[in-house]
Amino acid sequence: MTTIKDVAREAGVSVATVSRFLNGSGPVGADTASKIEAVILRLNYTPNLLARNFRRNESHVILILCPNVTNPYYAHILSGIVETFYEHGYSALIYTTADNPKRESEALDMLTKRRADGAILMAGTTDESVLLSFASRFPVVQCSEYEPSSDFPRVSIDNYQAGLDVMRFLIGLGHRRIATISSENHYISTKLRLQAYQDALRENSIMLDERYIALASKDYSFHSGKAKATELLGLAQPPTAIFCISDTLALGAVSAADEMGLQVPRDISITGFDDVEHTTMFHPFITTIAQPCYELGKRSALLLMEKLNQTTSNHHQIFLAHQLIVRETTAGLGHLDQTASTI
Amino acid sequence: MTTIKDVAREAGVSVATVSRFLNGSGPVGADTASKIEAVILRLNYTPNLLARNFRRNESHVILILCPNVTNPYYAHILSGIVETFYEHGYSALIYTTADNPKRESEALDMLTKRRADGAILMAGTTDESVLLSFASRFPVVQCSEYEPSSDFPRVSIDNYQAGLDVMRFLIGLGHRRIATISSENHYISTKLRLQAYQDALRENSIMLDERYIALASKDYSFHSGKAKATELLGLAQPPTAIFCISDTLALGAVSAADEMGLQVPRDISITGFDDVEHTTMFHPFITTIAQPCYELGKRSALLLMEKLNQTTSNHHQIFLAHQLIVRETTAGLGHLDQTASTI
DNA sequence: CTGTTAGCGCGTTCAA
DNA sequence: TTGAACGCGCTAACAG
Repeated sequence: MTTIKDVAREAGVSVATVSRFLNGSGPVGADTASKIEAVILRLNYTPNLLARNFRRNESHVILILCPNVTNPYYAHILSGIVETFYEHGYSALIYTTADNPKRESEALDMLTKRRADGAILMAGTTDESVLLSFASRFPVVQCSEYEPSSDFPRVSIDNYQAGLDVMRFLIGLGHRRIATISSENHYISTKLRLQAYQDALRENSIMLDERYIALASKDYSFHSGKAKATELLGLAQPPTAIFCISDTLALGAVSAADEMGLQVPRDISITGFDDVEHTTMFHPFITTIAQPCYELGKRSALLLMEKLNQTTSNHHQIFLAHQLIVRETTAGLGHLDQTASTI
Repeated sequence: MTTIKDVAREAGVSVATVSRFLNGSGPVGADTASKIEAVILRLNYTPNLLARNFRRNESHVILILCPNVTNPYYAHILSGIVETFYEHGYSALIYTTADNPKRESEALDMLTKRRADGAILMAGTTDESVLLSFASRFPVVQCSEYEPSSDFPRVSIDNYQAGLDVMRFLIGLGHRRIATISSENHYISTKLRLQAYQDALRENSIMLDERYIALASKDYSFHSGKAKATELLGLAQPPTAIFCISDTLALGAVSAADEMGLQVPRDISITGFDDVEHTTMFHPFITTIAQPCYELGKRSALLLMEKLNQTTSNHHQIFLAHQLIVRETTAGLGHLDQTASTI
């Protein structure tokens, strides 16, 4: 391996001068510079990052904690994070945690061990205290999900408002018997969307029916969505609309309706969330809330680098805009009746 | 930051002893050991990996090059890689290359710079010479795609055989006018599947019709699959079966058939590839080749670690088993005619 | 503008 | 079984 010492010797200068040349950290004479440059090219020298990082006590690596890479929602965020870091010369170390607190803290230990300079958390550490212990010592930003009681930097959409948007849209369509397929997980997004569901009902004086609240699996699986929708639709007084908190769940619900001989949206309106799943591959296209996933990742990365470079402790909490996209799985009750009567 | 020196001082021993204790690299007295252990716990000491890696000239980090994290096929492989490395104490550095040679070599430079000890390549570096230059100096394994002219370690399925399996199945069903939706990319998997398509035709004395070979976008997009299928199905003499080299493409083809008023599989048989996309969400469920994605990633990681630990240069080339899964998008020609006549 | 010197935290001689 | 001393490759003081 060629080292800075080899370069210095060959160029007839000191290692300090080569170092200055490499980093632009001090003045270097024009001809000295070109001499060094020539030697570097000839020797094909590359600085040893292991040594440099050690010396500078920084790794230029950031940690990404993600429950699950195969979930397209996370994959898209991840994409935004990774690309942004790449553009800025950072490397991304990825850990999949499967929502396992032990794995989460083991991954976060990479901060303590100095293998990474900062971290982006893409889902909730169940234990708030461990988050706190790391976030107080290292730059950490929470992406998409976050610990509501903390005021650490975070980037997400306004899940409560998005939930309200969906519900008000459904109610505006004339629906009164509205169910929701939420999830067993304890993510803040899940809580806020459920809260919005309840509040929207209340603000419209619609009585909350506990049987209309179904909890699908933690990872929003298609099959659990389908199963829950089947239950909901089998109720003595079934809902006329179902607010699903993910697209996969909505896809499952559409499938359930289909198998029960129900037509969407004529017999049942269904909404999704995220708009990263295959919402527009087959009819009926899913009405959903679009999240700016790539941007969510990008902004998180940008925010983290900001924290990395300046030690100001102004804690940003960024909300990115979501958008209700009305497609083919929702219809007004009035219109529905009309449609039904024409058959 | 507490260092090994602090621990040594507090425990009243030398740093060498602490180091030996930490690494089990030499004898340490029983009571000395317990004394050190106590201090480590009390001081909450963690070895600085920056220093350790520098000293050992290894990073315990491996590089993963992936064209695109949002493609579920890659995401599943990635999952297998990351989890396996995690279990073995390695960290995974991820680079998305977007099939851009410049980005690929920039990522691979992390090897030269010593930020990573080895690499897993998940898609083809267009330039073979750069692959060669890295693979000859560092442990590198190719996963899923590979450079056929090289004999470096790699893990994949037997794409040629898989293609043959699909084609023989289709031909066995009575199909003669079989089209393929391949891709514009230059991946080895694409080449081999196309080769299998042609060879299967030849071995059954079916004339190859160039108009039956369609090239979809590099990334197997749903829309390009749909567009190509629309063209194919609009031919004067349309195919009775379409062999798509990815599930997304097959989904697109099904959608195209649907919009043209054709019924799958009554009017047209369609096959996919990979079985990671949404092949079983909506009817008709896709007949496809299942790839063991997670296992592909896992085996690649295992193989790489093997190279990392022993410097034997036996180059493994591993083929993992694939499986033809017959579902609802394929039917025999005879059966089809029968079905058709009953309408 | 340039060189000398010191040291980051750790692992590894080698001598005791 | 233990400790003193050295150095990995690089950067940052400081002196010239």
